[in-house]
Amino acid sequence: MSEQIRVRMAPSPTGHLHVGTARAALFNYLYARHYGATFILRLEDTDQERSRDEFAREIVEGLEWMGMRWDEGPYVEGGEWRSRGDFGPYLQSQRTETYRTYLERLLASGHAYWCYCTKEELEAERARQQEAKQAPRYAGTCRELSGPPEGKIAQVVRFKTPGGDVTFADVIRGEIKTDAALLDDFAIAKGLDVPLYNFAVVADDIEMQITHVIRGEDHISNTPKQLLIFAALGATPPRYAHLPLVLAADRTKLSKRTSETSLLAYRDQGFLPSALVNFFALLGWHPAGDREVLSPDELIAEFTIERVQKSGAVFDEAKLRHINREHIKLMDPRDLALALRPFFAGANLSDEVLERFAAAEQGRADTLAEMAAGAAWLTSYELPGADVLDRQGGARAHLEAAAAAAASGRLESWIAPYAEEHGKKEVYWPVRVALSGSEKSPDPVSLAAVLGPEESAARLAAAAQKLQ
RNA sequence: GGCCCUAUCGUCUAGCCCGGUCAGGACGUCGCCCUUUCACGGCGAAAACACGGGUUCGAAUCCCGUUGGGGCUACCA
Repeated sequence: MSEQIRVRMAPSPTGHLHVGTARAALFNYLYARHYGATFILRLEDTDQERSRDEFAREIVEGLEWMGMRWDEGPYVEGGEWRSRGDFGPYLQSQRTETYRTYLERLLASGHAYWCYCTKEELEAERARQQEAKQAPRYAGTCRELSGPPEGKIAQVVRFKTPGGDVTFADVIRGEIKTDAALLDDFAIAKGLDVPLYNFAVVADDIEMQITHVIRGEDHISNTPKQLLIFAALGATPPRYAHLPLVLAADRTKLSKRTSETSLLAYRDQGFLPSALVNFFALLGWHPAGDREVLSPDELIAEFTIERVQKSGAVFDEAKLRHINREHIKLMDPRDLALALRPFFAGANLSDEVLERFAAAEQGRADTLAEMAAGAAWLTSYELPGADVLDRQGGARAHLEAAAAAAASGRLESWIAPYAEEHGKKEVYWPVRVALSGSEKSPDPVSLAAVLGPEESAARLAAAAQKLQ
């Protein structure tokens, strides 16, 4: 029997759920579901200063909204934090016991030591090195100390980085080699109960039996440090796969500066979760064939780590919009109506009308918000002026005839032959404009189908009246 | 600066591992068609192997170098 594959997503609740975080989570999710692995969510909230509960909730909300269900980890139910899985707690702030144990082991075995240098001393040293155009690094002052120097108190725990090369086989990039001599004796904790990132990650990946770490390329330089800690702890490290970064249009790392980075902001703009999932998957990965519009299930079936790209991918909103439109087209009108509801918050439309609207408008706009924005004819109709209505002449008679046809629900079968006889432009224009109140709109038959016979006839009759 | 990653149309990419198709698809752009408006849709066009050396009968594919781009360089993650 082969080992159970376990992957994890480990975001830090120090800001809004970033689209880059969501995409990295997605690759873990796709990998997990494709290979039948366990998908774990772990919240890395060791930084007490920056971590906030509201951000943690946003992460959970966003990942759930995207449709990613994690097998283990924290979640929110009825406003309360809950947890599922046997390797918890899954919040690093609740795992201090574990870190303390590992830290003590490292200290006892001589793989780590207390550093008594103050922040000020370190900063001064760094400034001096930079001045001298040297690489800023820790001088190793406290490395061989056996006890605290006179009048000094312990500041941080440092890892005693050994010499030699650290090599690992990245699943996506192949062999990556680092000269450990270039690595500092980096800090791994601010105190026995205050672990720092590189150390906490390793302790947790060991404890949670993580087998594959799939994360952004920006973590490549952390990997050798983590590998060294695994070795010092006598543990077998997981396999690593470093994803290409998501880039802004100027090819720099995606940031608030250059683009909208909040996942939930895209939801609020009317992007479908399935479309975002599809789009994110295409950022650094591509299926074997030419098809690009895929459902989450199809993505899971198609996904393999071998097809993940090595170089960064630019986040192209135009493509996102296109994929969103395609996903809107594919939706069942009933589901679309449900998704549309929040965008018609103040409109007081019945489910029936909204569903007919969804069916008629599918594919005419890129986002749900834009569909709603283009629905003024439904939600805030205003009778157009006579000049707009009667642009081709003779509109009154046509409108009266149309009103009669609409009243008996026969507008659709009536209009084509009637227009054939009286002139297409002369008929279609006033009928459509009267129905929509706008110069730009869907065709009159679609409009009437959504409006229903009663409303259609009323609008048509009122327009005819106006031309009197 | 140092270390690391990376390089096919403007963008996402197929092809590369196992050298030999007019270098394929999609988005975007442009044009034409459809059409009662706006969209949708249909058809078509322009558009790329970063550069320089090798290896080879033959290189986008293999090797070396150059250049470009990016990431990391914390008592953040």
